[in-house]
Amino acid sequence: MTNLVEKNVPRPTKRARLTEAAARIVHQQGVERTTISDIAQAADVPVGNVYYYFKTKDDLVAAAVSEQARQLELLTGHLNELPDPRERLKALINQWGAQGETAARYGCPTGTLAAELDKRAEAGLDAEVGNVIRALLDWVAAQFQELGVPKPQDKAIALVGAYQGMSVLANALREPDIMKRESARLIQQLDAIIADTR
Amino acid sequence: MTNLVEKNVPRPTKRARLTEAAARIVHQQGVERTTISDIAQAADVPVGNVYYYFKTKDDLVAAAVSEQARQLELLTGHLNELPDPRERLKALINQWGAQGETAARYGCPTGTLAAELDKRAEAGLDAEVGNVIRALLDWVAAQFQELGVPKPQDKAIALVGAYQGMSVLANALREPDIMKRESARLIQQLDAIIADTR
DNA sequence: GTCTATAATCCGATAGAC
DNA sequence: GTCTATCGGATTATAGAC
Repeated sequence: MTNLVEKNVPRPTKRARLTEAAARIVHQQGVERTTISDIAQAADVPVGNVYYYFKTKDDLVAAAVSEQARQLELLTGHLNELPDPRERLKALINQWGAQGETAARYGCPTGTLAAELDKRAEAGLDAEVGNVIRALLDWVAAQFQELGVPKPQDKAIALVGAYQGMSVLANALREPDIMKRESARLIQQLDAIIADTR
Repeated sequence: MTNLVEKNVPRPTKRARLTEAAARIVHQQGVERTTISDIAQAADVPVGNVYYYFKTKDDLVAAAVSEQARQLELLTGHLNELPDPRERLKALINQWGAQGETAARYGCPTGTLAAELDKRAEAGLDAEVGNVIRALLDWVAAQFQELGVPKPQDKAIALVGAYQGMSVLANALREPDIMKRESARLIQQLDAIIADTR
């Protein structure tokens, strides 16, 4: 992870704009089809100037990954304010259902990025996306743990896996409804699991 | 779909080799990172000669998609020889578990290809991969239907979705075990669904 | 039908003026 | 710090000899 802020030097706005644009455009177009110029345009930064903030294209992709990590932390931080882990999980699933249109068009941001980076021979970036997914899995497992559900980690894999799977199908078939129907089913399944442990 | 075989003209071996190589290399490297030269080398065909068989790179990608459709037909054709739809579904799931190493390294061939093609602006190829996934969904739904399970299409989406999801996770985390554990769980779940309807 | 040489293009990256 | 002009490499595609 790069050191973004030196002592007493305010974080430049352009870097933040480029990071946000990188995450958005890469989600929509994929890593390989996205050019530096695409991201520069979206961030309203002159093309050549990008290299002042990011030495290589891979640095920009790394920024997109860390942006996803940041957004996940924001989400879980928000969910943690709910008192009941059961409500936290339901809110997460509802969030997935609400993102249906985007997922049907471009897939899950993290899942599709991981799929693309994992096809590279060089290691590095793929591991970082893996960590984002692992963070989500760990958070979900912690909720199951708190609920006293047996095998919380396996339950987390099943739940997050179901989300990734419905994203792939909704995307491949271009059917946003799949996200809604499947997330409704996941909530029912969640209730069944919890009822089972009591 | 291109007309591969004209009357009395035997199918050239090179085209078949290129098609197979396209499917394999694209699965491993992704569409964008795969060059014509990569495929030509893998098929042992001189680079410039490729254009005699496929006018553009997209034609080669289309060939990779149709190769996947062909392999799916081979698989379901084989599974259809089993008398019991329950056994057919179990054999399918076991097949998924057996592919664990490959899925952990490169993801599901169809799922990752769909994710990549769906990020393109132009329509065409993405719809064709969508049809491959739809064919799998339809076959699975037909098995559930034959078993008298309620809402067979929803059950098919849940099952195929679970497979896509576990492929994404196994790939992102580089853990082949996920494929084995999850496919074992899916078989248990299948038994529960069938027991439920009797 | 097969293959080589090369044209045309695109894109990541740099040099250097301001 | 900001921006323009441009280089160099990679890759798709074609022209044309065999």
